[in-house]
Amino acid sequence: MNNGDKDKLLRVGELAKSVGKTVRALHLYEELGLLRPTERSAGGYRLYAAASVTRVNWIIKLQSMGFSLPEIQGFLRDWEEASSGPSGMRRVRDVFAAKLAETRQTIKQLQQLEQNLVDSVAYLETCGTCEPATHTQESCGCCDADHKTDSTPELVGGLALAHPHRATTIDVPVGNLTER
Amino acid sequence: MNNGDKDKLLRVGELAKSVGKTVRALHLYEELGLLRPTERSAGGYRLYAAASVTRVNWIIKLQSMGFSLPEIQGFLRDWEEASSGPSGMRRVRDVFAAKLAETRQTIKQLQQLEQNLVDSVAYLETCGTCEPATHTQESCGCCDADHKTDSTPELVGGLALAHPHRATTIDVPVGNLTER
DNA sequence: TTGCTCCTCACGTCACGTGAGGTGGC
DNA sequence: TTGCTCCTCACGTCACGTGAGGTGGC
Repeated sequence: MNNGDKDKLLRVGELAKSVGKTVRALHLYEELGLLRPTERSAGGYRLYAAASVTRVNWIIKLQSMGFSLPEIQGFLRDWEEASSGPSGMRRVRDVFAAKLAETRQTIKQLQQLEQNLVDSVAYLETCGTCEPATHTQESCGCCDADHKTDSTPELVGGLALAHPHRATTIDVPVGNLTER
Repeated sequence: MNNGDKDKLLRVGELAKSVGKTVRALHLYEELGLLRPTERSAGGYRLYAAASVTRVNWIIKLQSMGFSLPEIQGFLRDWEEASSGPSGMRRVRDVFAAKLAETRQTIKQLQQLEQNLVDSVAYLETCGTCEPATHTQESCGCCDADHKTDSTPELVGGLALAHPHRATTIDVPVGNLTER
């Protein structure tokens, strides 16, 4: 059962390379109880079976779904503590269903952002041909060039406000300002 | 110019409430040079003009686009250092165009994930009616129930691997393992 | 012995959260 | 004086990154 083919065990660096994570990340997963080497060599080297690759990829998948590592911990705990297979599966299903709704929300938000960016880029394209090409940024906020659109996109409009918040040149030491 | 209507200035808590950020966050933006109160009261209270609301909302917008606060710093620097309005606009456009491509990538990934979740949830639905309802989780990985699909979804398959990595019960002190 | 990989601390980063202990302002 | 808001440290969180100083293994 636990004899033979030890030559197939991976060292942490090899495991890291094959899943695209750093050694540090794998150490972290171990600290959190998410991953565990099958064995340690005489010198203390971590040695992993091939299944660990699948395991880490599964962790990565959950992370990409927006689960934090502590959440993944709880997820495993839930699963292991479930009284039976079907009841465990129900809990897992609920978590996934919730994440599905969340994901759809996120997609919608990103699509809004996408449109926002498209508009902003289109608006900024028209600045490229602006004459006189040497006019200052301050005048950009309120230019009267034809930008082929009615309203300034929010993302561009914010830039005009950049200045009121800056220091004049260098912070002037307090006092001596009202030199009468 | 800078007289009158002081009663319109906001305290930091009011500003925070109106943009949906915490006071701590606004302090941080100030530390990073992204925000600055118009004035301080005699007692040291930060006082903001109404434009700060627009300003913070703009920061939030950039954050939601995936810019980090240090990136937003650089963004402002770029803009302010640009030799002219049109050249500044060109730089901004390039950054936005890059972010647009990134956003589209992200959307695609999330849509893949969405499909993944839909499949997994559908698969798990079929577990609800599984009989015998008391069988253990270990047998879930390799059950022969009809899940109406050929392959086990990756998100579900990973669960079966949960166990090989767990401690047996309590960590056994080293040695004494090979009791011959 | 050299070179590569590994080991365990332990501090740094990012965008805040969360008190601690003290004070302004009505 | 009470209550609310504010102030400045300063440490905690999350998922690692990045050395420091030391050792295994071929």
